[in-house]
Amino acid sequence: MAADSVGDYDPVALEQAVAERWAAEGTFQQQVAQRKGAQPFTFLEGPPTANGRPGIHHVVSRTYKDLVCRWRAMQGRYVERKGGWDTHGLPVEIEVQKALGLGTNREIEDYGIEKFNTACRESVWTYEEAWREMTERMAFWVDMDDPYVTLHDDYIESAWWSLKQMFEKGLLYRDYKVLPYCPQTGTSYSSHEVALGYKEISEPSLYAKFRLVDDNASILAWTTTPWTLPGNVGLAVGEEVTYCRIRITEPPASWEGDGGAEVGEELILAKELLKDTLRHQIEVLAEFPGSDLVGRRYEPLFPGAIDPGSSKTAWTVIAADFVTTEAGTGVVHTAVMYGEEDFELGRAVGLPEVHTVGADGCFVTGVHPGLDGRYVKECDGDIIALLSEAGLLYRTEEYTHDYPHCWRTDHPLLYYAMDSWFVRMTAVREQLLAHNAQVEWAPAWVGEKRFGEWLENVKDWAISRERFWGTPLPVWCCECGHQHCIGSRAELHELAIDPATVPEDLHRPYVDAVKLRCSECDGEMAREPFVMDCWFDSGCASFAQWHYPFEEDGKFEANFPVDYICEGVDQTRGWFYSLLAVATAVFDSHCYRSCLSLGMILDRDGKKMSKSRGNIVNPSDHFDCEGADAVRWYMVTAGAPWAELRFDPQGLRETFARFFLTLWNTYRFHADYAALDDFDPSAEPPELAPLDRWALSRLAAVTEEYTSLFEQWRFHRAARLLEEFLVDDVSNWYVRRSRRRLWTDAPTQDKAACQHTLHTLLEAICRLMAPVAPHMSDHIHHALTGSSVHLADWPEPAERDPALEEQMALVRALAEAGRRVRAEAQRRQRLPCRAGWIVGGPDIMQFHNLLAEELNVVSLAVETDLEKFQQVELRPNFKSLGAKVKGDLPAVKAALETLDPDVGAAALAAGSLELAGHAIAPADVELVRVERQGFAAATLDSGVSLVLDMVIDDALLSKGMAREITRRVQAQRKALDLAIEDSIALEVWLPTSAPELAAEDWKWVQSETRASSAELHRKAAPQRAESFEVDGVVLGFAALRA
RNA sequence: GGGCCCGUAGCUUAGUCUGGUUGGAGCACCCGGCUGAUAACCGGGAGGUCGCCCGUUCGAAUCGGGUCGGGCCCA
Repeated sequence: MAADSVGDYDPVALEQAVAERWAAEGTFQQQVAQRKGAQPFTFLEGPPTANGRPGIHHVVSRTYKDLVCRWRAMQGRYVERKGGWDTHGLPVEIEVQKALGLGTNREIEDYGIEKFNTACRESVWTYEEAWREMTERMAFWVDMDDPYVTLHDDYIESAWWSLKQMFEKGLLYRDYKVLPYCPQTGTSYSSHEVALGYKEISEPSLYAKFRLVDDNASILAWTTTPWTLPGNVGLAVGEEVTYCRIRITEPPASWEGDGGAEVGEELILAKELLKDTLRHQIEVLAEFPGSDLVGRRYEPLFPGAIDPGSSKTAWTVIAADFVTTEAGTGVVHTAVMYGEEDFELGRAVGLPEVHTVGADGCFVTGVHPGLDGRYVKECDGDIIALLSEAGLLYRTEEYTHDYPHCWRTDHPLLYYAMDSWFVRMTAVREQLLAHNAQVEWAPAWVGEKRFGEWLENVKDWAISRERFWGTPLPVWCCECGHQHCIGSRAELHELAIDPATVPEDLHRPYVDAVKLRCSECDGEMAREPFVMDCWFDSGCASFAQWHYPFEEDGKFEANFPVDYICEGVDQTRGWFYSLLAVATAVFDSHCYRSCLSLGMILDRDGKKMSKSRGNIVNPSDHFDCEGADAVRWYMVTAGAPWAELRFDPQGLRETFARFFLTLWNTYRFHADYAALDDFDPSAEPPELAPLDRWALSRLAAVTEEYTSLFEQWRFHRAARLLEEFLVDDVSNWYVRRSRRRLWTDAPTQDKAACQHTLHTLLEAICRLMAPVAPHMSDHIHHALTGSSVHLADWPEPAERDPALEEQMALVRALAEAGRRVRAEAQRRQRLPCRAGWIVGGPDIMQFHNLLAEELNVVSLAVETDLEKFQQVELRPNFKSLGAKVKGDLPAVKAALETLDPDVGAAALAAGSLELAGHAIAPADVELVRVERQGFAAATLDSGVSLVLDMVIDDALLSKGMAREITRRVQAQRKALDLAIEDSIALEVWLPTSAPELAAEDWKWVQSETRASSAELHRKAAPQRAESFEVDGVVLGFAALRA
C-alpha cells in the first residue's frame, strides 16, 4: 500500500490547524473540565493594559504562565485560568490627553470629565484585538471571554469594600506627601512621567547666612532652589560631622556677584567644606561636632512668612542622618513642604507644616511684599537681591544639574507637599514580612532580598491621585471634619442625601455628584476628589475578580490564596507588592503561595528594547516564520526564567532547526513506516531488542529528571535535557541504528519492536514537551493516539536498566573513538578493518554486531591483555591530594611526574607509595590507561581502550570498494528521487588498475541498491557514466530507474 | 544617590551555592570523515587575562572587598 507521507514541517500551517482543532473541540475547556473535582491549582493573571501593543516580553511571561498551568493540569489538577484587564490609570489618561491635545487638569475639566473618561474607556481597548491575536497565536490558554476588568462596576465595588476594611481598621488617613508637581498643569507626576522629563539645566544656587539668636555668628547653608527659602523652618546638621566657627580676617582681593562678608564677621560651617565654600581669608575660632549646634535658634530669613503655630522647633538647628559633607556647607536648609527628606525630618521633629507657595506655583500673600503672588521660578533673582540687601547672602554660584521637567509644558517641576490619602502599611509591617516568608519565591533572592529588604523599610502607601480615570476614592468628607468610607453600592444608596443621584456607572464625574448626610453634624458630605492608584486596583484582583464579597458562589474562598502568579521582576514593588499589601491589610494573609519572577528581556546585545533604539522584536514576525512553539521553546531554553533573556533571532533559528526539525523528521520516519506496515499501537508489544530497551530506559531517566527539574522551576534545564535526549539519543542514535530494521518488507518481530518503541518514545516526548510547545506536541500526539496531548496525564517514569545504559554509553564512546583512531591513522571510514579489539570495561557482547558496523570492522573481539596495547599513567586527584598535603602540593605533583608509572602503580597497590614525604592512598591519584606508542588505538577516560588492525588485504579492498560504489549509487537514487522500494538497472565500470571486486561483494552492492539488473564491466568508464575516484583509481557507474 | 540582579570563546551559554591547579557545550569558522540521515551526523583544529583590581587560601571562574559596564526597581 502507498504511504501517507507526512511531508515537510510547516510550522505556521501546523499551528493554525492545531489551533483550529482546539477551537472546534473546545480542548482548553475540556482540559479544565475533565479535572473538575480534583485538587485545584489556582492561577491569577496579572492583568495587562490593552491600550499598549503587546510585545515580546509579554510573550515571555505568558509562556511561563501557560506552561506551569498546562503542566499542573496534566498532573491532574483543576486549573481554571481567568483572564484579566487592567484598564485604569495614568498611561491611559496620557494617551487620551495626547490624542485630545489636553495639557492640564484644568483643560480636562473644561473639556468635561464625562467626555474625557468616555474617551479613556474607549482607549483602553485600542489594542485588545492585537492582544487576543497574540494570546491565541502563542497558545496562552486563558479565559478571555469572561475576564475580570478593573473598570467594571462590580470590580470597583469590591475595591471599595476592601478600602472600607482598611478604613475601619484605622489604616486609611489623609496627609501631605511631597511629590513632583507641575503648577501649570496642576498635576503631580508619577516617577515614570518624571523620568520622561529630566533635563540638564544651569541655575543660580546660593549660600545664605542664618543669624543665630543670642550669638554674633551665622550658620551658612547652601541651596539650589532659592524659592524654597521663605519656607525655611529648620537647618539640618550631621551630629558626627565636624563644624568650624570662623572669623573673616581680610577683605577679598576681588569679588564677583552678589553677597559678601565683613571683616570680623563670624560664620559656622562644616570643616571639610571651608576651602570649597569661602572666598575670604579666615581664622578658625573653634571646632565642634554637629551635636553641639543642635537646638540653637536662628532668625528666619523672611520674618512673618510662616506662622509657626505651636512648633517649638521652628528655626532651630536639628540633627539629620542624611547630612553629608559632599556638597554645600554641611548644613541642609529645610523647607518642610518642598522636599521629601525635608518633610519627613520636619514631621519627625515637629516643624510647622505651612505652605508659602500656592497650588498655582505662586507665593501666597504674606510671604514678602516683593514676592507675594509671583511665580516662584521667576523670583530667583529678587530673592538673591533681597538677601544681599539684608546682608544675609554670602555668595552665589551657577549650578548645573539634571532636573525633572514637565513632559507637557517643559516647566521645571516643583517638589511640593500635596494632600493625599494613605494606607498605613507601616502598621502592618510585621504581618507583611510574615506573609512574605510563606511565599515560595523563584528565585529565592527576589523574595528574600529585593522584596524582603524593601518590606522591612515599607512606607505608607499613597493611594490617591488627583486624576480622572480610575476607581474613585470612596471617601466623603464633611466640613465638620467627619470622614466616611463607602464600601458598597447599597451603602451609597442608603447614605446619599438624594438616592436618585447615585449613578449606575461608579466613575467620575457621576459619583462626584453624590452627597452624603453627615452623621455627626447633619451637614453635607462631598467626595474627596481623587481616584485611586491603579496598583490598588490590580492589588485587589484575588477577590475583586470574583466580585467578592457580593457574590455567594464560594469562588473566592476556594481560590485564596492563589497557588501561582508569574510576572517580570519589575513587578516586585508593583503587583507583587500591591497583592500582598491588600491581602495583608484586608485578610491578614498572604495572597499567592508561589511567585515566579522573570528576568527582563533585552536585545541580542544586552540592551533594553525601545522604540528609539529600533531594537524592538515583534513576536508575530517570528510566529509567522519559525512558529510560536519554537519561540516558546527558545525562550525557555535560552536561560533560567529569572535570568535576563537576550533575544537572539539566530538562537531562535537554531532552536527551530535543531529541535523542531529533528523531532519532525523522527516523527516522519516513524509515521511513514507505520503507515506502510499498518502498525497497530494497541497491539501487544513484541519482544524488544536491547537497543529498544536502552532507548526506553533512557526515556525513563529523562522523564524522571525532567519532572524533578520542573518542580524546581528549572524549566530551562528540563527543556535542554529533553532536547539533548531527542537529538542525541533518539534521532542520532536510536533512529539511525534502527533504519535497517524497518527497511525489511517482512513483518518481523524486530520491526514491530522498533515501531512500538518509536511510538512510545514519541508519545512520551510529546507529553513532556506539551507545556512548553503545545502545538507540535499535540499534532504528533493526536496523530499517534487520536487524542489531544493536553488531555493526557503527565508521564510516570518507567523502570530503568542502569547496566544497559552504561553498556550503551560505552558502545557509543567506542564508536566515536573508532572514528578518531581512523582519522589519526588516515584510514577512511568505508575501507573496513579486519579486526578490532576492546580492552577492559563491562561486557558489551550483545552490542558487538552493532559496534562492528559502526566501526566498520570485520571482526570485533575482547582482549584481556592490557599490556599489549596500553600503559598506565598516574594523575593527581587534586581534591583529595590537596586536602592531604596542602602546601606541599607542588612538590608532590613534581614527584609524581618523575615517577615511573608502572613502579608507582605497583607501590600504590602495595600501599607503600610515598611522594615528597607523604603517604599516598589510592584515592589521591587516578590510574589512567593510555595506548602505547605505535598502535592505532584510543583510550577512553573510563580506561577502556579500542585497538584497530590497520592491515590492508584484497578482501578488505573489495569490501571497501563495494561500499564506495554503493554510497555513490544511493546518492544517485536520491538525486533521481526514487522511492525506497523502486528498483534500478545498474552498470559499473572498474578499470584494470582497480582491485578485484569479490562476487559476494558485488552481490551485496546489487542488493543494497535494489538493482533488478546489474552489469559489471572490467574497463574504463564511458562518457555517459557517473565517475568517482577511490585511492587514485577512477570508477564509473550508471543507475537508471528499472 | 540607594537596593537587587547580570558580566565566562565572535554569538548563546554550563560550571559559581558546596574552591581543587587541566573551564565544558551548541552556533559560526577551518580541516577531515560519514550519509537512502533531516537547514542532518561524526572526528579534529583554531578561538578564553572566566569584565577589571585587591584580598583570603597550598590552590579562586567559584569566597570577601572594591571598581567598571549592562539591567530592574526606587530616589
